[in-house]
Amino acid sequence: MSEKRNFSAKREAVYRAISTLGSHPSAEQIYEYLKADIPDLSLGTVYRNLSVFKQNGKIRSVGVFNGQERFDSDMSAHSHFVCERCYAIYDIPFTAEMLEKSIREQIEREYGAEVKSHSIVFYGICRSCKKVNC
Amino acid sequence: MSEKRNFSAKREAVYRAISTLGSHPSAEQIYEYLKADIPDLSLGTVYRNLSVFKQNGKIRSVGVFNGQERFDSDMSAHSHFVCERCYAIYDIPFTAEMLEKSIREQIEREYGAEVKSHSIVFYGICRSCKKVNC
DNA sequence: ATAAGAAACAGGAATGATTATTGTTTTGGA
DNA sequence: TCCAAAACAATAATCATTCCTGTTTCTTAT
Repeated sequence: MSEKRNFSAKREAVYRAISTLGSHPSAEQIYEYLKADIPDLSLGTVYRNLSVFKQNGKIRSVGVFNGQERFDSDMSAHSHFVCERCYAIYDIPFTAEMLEKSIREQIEREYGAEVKSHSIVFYGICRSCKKVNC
Repeated sequence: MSEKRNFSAKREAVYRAISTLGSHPSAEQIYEYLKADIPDLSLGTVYRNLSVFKQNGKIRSVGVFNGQERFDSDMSAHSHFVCERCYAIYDIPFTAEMLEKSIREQIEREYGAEVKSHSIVFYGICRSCKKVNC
């Protein structure tokens, strides 16, 4: 009842493309993928809807790699592996609680990848911004 | 002995600026900071040297936030907290091994920040790229 | 059903961070 | 000192993303 409807077919197509593609696509990749079925789709529409979904908490950004922002519709707790060469992004079903024991070895064994480094970033509102209270 | 010398005063200035500033600066911020002392410094020189340092493993990228890449000269294992409002970046002296117990509460208590989410990303070379072996 | 207002859209221009290019200056070794 | 390589300034070019304008589609109340 309290669910707001998505009014637009194109908006829903953008959302579905992310999970269908499953490859943590960029805006451009989503656009290219959908253009086949929706010839009058515009890249601006993809960008606009991506930012709508981000604000809704329906998708999240995995980060910017090789100059392009990459998106994920899977909001469950999981990590990612980013290939530094081809910028493929793989889901890693590890959560923070499971990280303590030899993550690298596990990832390398299960994904055949060579982990060179990892980054842990927290997002939120810092102390000084909380003071401003806008 | 095997240490390669930095041939350029400007190159060294760029490196020192990152640790002096300590705020995980962007290329632009480094440039603005140095321009006072080095009026004939060019932004291109900052970018060029940043990529040299990245390849050398002397600095690392914390990520791209608000469209700008942010850099860190502290190569030791630690995490970061990114303010979603002002894009300040704070060092978090937690490593992966310490993550399992109530990270959020600890960060909130010690930094007065409100942690809304976190992201864990691994970097390396994926299985299919390793096959190509270039 | 339909008119009015709101939301969504396409197309294209604008922005802005980063990268590439070109010609010049500096550097360190022969 | 001289030469080749590295570094540089200045500026043009890229390219992902955002913004703008006018148009279309949707929603709701009449």
